[in-house]
Amino acid sequence: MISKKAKYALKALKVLAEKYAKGPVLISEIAMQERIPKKFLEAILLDLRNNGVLQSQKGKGGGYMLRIPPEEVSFSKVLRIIDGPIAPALCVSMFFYGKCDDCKEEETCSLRSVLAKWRDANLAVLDNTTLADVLKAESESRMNLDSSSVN
Amino acid sequence: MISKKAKYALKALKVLAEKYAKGPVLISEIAMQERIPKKFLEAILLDLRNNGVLQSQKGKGGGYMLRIPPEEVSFSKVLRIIDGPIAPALCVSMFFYGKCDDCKEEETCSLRSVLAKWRDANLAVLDNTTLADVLKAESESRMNLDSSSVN
DNA sequence: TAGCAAGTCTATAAAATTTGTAGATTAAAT
DNA sequence: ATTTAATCTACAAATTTTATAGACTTGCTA
Repeated sequence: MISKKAKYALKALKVLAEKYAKGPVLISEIAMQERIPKKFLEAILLDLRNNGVLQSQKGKGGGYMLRIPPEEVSFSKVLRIIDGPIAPALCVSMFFYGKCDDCKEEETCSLRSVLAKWRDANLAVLDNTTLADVLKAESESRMNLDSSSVN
Repeated sequence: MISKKAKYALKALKVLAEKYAKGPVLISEIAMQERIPKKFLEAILLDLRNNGVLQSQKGKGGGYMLRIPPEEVSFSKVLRIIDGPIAPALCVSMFFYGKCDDCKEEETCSLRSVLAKWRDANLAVLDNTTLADVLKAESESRMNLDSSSVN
């Protein structure tokens, strides 16, 4: 399970992806539209900005916008920023590696090699899922709505 | 990331898988061997027992043992018992389904369909990874040790 | 049947993490 | 100058995770 924070982040990013290259969007606007506590969202967006995903502009006419195109914002990138490690355990994490305090010898840990396989499978999905996929799903679900309203 | 509890559970199950059909193993023995707080482990094993994975025997000569063969104890089964939902969000969980309180219409949630794909990929791995795979990894790592000690 | 061995149950609590709030501050635009 | 909107600091409530203590039950064996 991802955290609420991560879910909020992905939803906010979806909104910003829809408006990519169309000027800044207000925090309050995103908060309202996606039912996210505004102050909480502030911290999330700031975090994404400090990690190169978003760009911000203060003052009137300001707001937040994507710094990179939607197809380059992978779920793995977002989740690492918001939730930390993606791997099932620190001992098999690529970005947040750390020793498990309960393990003796890491090299021969049979659990570890299985966890590593799991991590790889997971990463294959998350590296290749981006905001562009969310937008595509969005437009597809709208198409379904349209056609069903015709029948 | 899985919880420590889940990691403890998997490690304990590995020990029990090694002794499958060879009589009961003491909680204290597993706790010592895997460096798991004994009282904590007790609760974990009890949980696994109450969910049909383990079998227990009280009194002298007692202990815990697998109720089903290692190749039938999938990671998905264990993780559901110990950590709950495997899906990235409740709204796409198969065993723990629940509505996301922050979502409006679930049917057209573009995030949801992407999360569902993620869940499927994840489940494909976890359903097909069992204690037997851990045992196999164990014996393979021992083989590597043997051959390296020859050189 | 006494006594020991081992799992079971209930209650609690410390620690860590997650989620959320409040208010002052800084930067940009007009 | 004033207004707008993001930024920073601090805190706090709520929840989850991790762990401990001790009494209780069951089964074995002498």
